[in-house]
Amino acid sequence: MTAQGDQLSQVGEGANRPSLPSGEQRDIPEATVARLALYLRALTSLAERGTATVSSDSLATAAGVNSAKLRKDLSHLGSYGVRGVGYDVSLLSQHIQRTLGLDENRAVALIGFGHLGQALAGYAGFASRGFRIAAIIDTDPELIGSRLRGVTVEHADRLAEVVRRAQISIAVIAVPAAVAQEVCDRLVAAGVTSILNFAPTVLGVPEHVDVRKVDLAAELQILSFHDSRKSHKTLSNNFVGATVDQRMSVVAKSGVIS
Amino acid sequence: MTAQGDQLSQVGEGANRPSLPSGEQRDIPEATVARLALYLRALTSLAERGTATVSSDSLATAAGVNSAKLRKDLSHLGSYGVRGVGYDVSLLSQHIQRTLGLDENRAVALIGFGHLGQALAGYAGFASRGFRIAAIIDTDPELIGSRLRGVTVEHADRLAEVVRRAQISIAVIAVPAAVAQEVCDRLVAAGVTSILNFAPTVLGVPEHVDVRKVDLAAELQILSFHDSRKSHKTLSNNFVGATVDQRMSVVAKSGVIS
DNA sequence: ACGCCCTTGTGAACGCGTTCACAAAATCGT
DNA sequence: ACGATTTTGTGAACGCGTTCACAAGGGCGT
Repeated sequence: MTAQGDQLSQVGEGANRPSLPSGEQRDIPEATVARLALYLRALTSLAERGTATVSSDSLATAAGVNSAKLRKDLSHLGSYGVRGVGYDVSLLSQHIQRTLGLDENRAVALIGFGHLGQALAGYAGFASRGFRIAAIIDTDPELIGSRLRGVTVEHADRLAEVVRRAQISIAVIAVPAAVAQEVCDRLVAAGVTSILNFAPTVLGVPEHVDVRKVDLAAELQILSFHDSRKSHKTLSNNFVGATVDQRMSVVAKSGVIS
Repeated sequence: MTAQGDQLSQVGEGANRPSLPSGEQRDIPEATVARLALYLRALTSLAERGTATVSSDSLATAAGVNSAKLRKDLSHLGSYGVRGVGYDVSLLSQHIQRTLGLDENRAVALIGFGHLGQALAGYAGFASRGFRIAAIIDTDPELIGSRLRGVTVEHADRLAEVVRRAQISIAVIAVPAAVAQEVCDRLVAAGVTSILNFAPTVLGVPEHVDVRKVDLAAELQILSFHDSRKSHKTLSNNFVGATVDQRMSVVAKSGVIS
């Protein structure tokens, strides 16, 4: 199986936009967008190691996908690879970053500063990947006023004000399920248009707002499903586990990624 | 909207759970499995509210999918709905739980007890949904020996021993990326066959092991992609004050959902 | 009993995404 | 200069999953 994150999230738009906005980039398939992040990480890792060019094949293994898929994905963004050689690591990396809109150093609001919120805030890949936590909100008096890397934790009452002033359009919800919808409504009212939701709830939002959710219980349950089936089988026929991609990665790569 | 999962599954033959007399749930599409968790949550919520039966239509809205999809999903597990009436809430709920293997109260190992690990451990939906944290592992001397709901935090050196003794087959990796592969290898060696990985790394595993990953940076980047495109299209209208219609739809939906 | 109305279950069409397989570039060695 | 070699980019086939639309089934009122 695959493995890697899946998710399909829903982008909430109802009416699609057949008409290209003011666009330069043509439509990139959703599945491809979801993988660009993986490629980007692999590329960053390669760059740190001083690699200048990389073939679709080795980049693919590093990212845990197969090479045909990788090439097709890159072709969607009008990639510039060189036949017989491969891709220029830093060039491709920049290209992907631009495509994902990461060159704008986007401001993100973090709502909920409990364990999960703090874990997210401390997540290294945050700042290093084009995101900046511009606001932190909670309701706990113990937390309010504390600072994290220059950002002060504000009370939920000031949510709208803070979000508006910092021109934040992306928010991460890391609050208990019971208050998630309320928080969401306030964020939307304050102008947030993209939400990453960690609370186990289906959020209702207007159609111009995008919600992606990360559902821990669901992930575990999916694992559980496969696991419970595995236990009824003999060792000789379990292909139930890893994907082809992963099998390849086992051979070629453990340790390569960092 | 949503899309989720990729994952190619292929469950080999269909010997089912021996304990089930009539169960012939074989070949459940991966996409369906991923949604069962959502249905289960919605059903639980309905049950708490005392609802006895529910139509595919309202269950679908509660879970955030459309009703045709829901019905097809349920049909894959040989569901027992009643035409003209709907589904029996508690019956369906039990059926899904069995299908996901949640009736076995599965033991899970949590590796890494930093902020993320603690957030996961404190996650309510954990115990309440068929999972039991049977072991917690870390390397920080400050943490080792502390207890959480009867489980003592053990040092990583004892990982194999602890995992083997508790017969754990599912583990959650919540450690820094740099050590994730090593932890993974040890888990596999100790007999773990299903892993939920929060570290931003591609894990190499043998083919009989299933890995799912939750990639925070990737999620944000996907949001960023859509968000950056939206801003081009909406330059002219600032939704800092969403229209009344939009707000109302928020209100209306939120009432329906939980 | 009977017919109306409601809701499920599903065959069929459709669309998206993955995989295959190969022709088109580009480099390198001789 | 040129052929051998490598690796990209992509048209085409395929397969999975979603959506549509409707027949089949079941309850309920009369």
